[in-house]
Amino acid sequence: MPRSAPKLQVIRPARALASRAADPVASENLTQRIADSITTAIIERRLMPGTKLAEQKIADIFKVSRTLVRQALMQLSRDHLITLEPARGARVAEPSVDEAKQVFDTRNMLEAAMIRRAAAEFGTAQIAELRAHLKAEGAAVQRTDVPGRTRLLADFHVVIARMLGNEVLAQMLSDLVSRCSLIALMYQSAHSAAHSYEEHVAIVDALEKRDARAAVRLMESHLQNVERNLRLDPRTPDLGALLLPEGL
Amino acid sequence: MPRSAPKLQVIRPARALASRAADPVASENLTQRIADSITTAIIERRLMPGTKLAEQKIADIFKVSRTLVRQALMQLSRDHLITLEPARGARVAEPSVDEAKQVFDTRNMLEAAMIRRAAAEFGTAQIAELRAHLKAEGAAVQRTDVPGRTRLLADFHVVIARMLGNEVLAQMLSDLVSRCSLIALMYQSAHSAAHSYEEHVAIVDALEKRDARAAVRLMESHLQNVERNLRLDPRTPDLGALLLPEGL
DNA sequence: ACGAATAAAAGTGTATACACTTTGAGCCGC
DNA sequence: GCGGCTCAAAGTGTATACACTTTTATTCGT
Repeated sequence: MPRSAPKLQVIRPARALASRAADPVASENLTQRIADSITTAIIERRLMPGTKLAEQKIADIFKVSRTLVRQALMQLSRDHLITLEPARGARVAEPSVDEAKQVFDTRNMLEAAMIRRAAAEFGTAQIAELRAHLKAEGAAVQRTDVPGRTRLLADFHVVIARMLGNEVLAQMLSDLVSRCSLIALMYQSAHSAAHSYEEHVAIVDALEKRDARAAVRLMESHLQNVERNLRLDPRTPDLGALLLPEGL
Repeated sequence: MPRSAPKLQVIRPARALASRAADPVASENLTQRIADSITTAIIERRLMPGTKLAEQKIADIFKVSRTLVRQALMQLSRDHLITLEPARGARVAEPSVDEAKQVFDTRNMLEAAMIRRAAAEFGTAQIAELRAHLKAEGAAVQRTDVPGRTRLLADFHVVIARMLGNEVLAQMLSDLVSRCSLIALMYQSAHSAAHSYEEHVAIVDALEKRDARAAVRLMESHLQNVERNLRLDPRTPDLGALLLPEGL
């Protein structure tokens, strides 16, 4: 690129903040925008695990210098969505079975405690908010809006954390949930979105009845179901079947 | 700085990895080394909350370009040890009371679940390892090695996570524990290190007896004690006492 | 002498330059 | 032909340049 025209930094046009995080192009921060774009591309399966992410190519796409792309990539690497190897660059992460189990395990610990507290603390206002979220989930499932429902189903968990007023917890959970999405997509889940939706409804029902015990039980079995429906079995992979699919 | 001599990148001298994370100068990665140095400086109270961290000054100190310093600062900001304000630079974080409570709350959720699992899973080997850690803690407390004991007391919690074989959990906990150190140092804890040590011993005793119930109870009260000994009371600060200390 | 206006200094944000590393394609000896 | 060598192309790592912003110091009017 030839010397760019004098900088003329954009004055923030004071527009309304667009729908939080759903639209990657809405951010006013360039680095963040790049990171968000890549994140959603990964979550929505447009970038498959293992894909090389070359800095210059991304920079060209976004029409920025490598500097900003590097920043974005380092952020993503800390989110475990990509891996950075020194001098070898970035690739979309390929979480191992072991890592997957740890992520699910940790989620379980956090979310069981969280849902117990929610059962104790949530009033009608909170329940109403959750019902609204569930409605959106149900609609997305109905019209088979895959990216939308993926996001909504994941957000359900983060929303609960945020409603507890604990932003620290919400951020941690958000990290874990993103990683789960990547894992789910690597280990091709057969788990139907409809099933998850039903389970979310059951959880909110328990919260409404302030039945902490049931809520915890339902959340734990929900997470177990999601995990069980991944192909995480430690049995040695059936190489024969892998190398000679039925077509051959 | 004038054009530096041709690069001559250092070939890694294949030395033994120095004591993990204790020595900030031990890293072979420059960015990481800078981040570690700043981290320990914060934790050991050499850099007080609110201190400005100007990129060029740090760059001069480490004899590197701002590029690397910026990378380090961005990492630290994601660890919540510093805050980055656009165009205003970096400062050592000053966690609010609210944030402090959220951090403690989240720790509680994670660590209660963790210690319950440890009680179920740990065998004699793991207990022995914990005893060894406690011994080091006790020694550091004895000889009033403040930085050492701070690190060891914090590591206790992370070590348990790591011994469960859950690196994901260990990293999350490590983040939370670092933030707690910063919080403790802002809200001047009167809590004696000796007291924490005793509580750690009691927890390991419960683990050894495989008494999950007791272990959880002890861990929860331990965390509560640490938190209670901070000055986090939401009562309006006594401005009079603050502005007119006894000396005046 | 005080506060507002202003100019200089310090600092941050982004692009670019360039050394070094990895990758990969062609080439050579066998 | 085939494995290894060589060299160019692509890519990463770090330093630096420079526009823009914030902070600080100075000057001026009252």
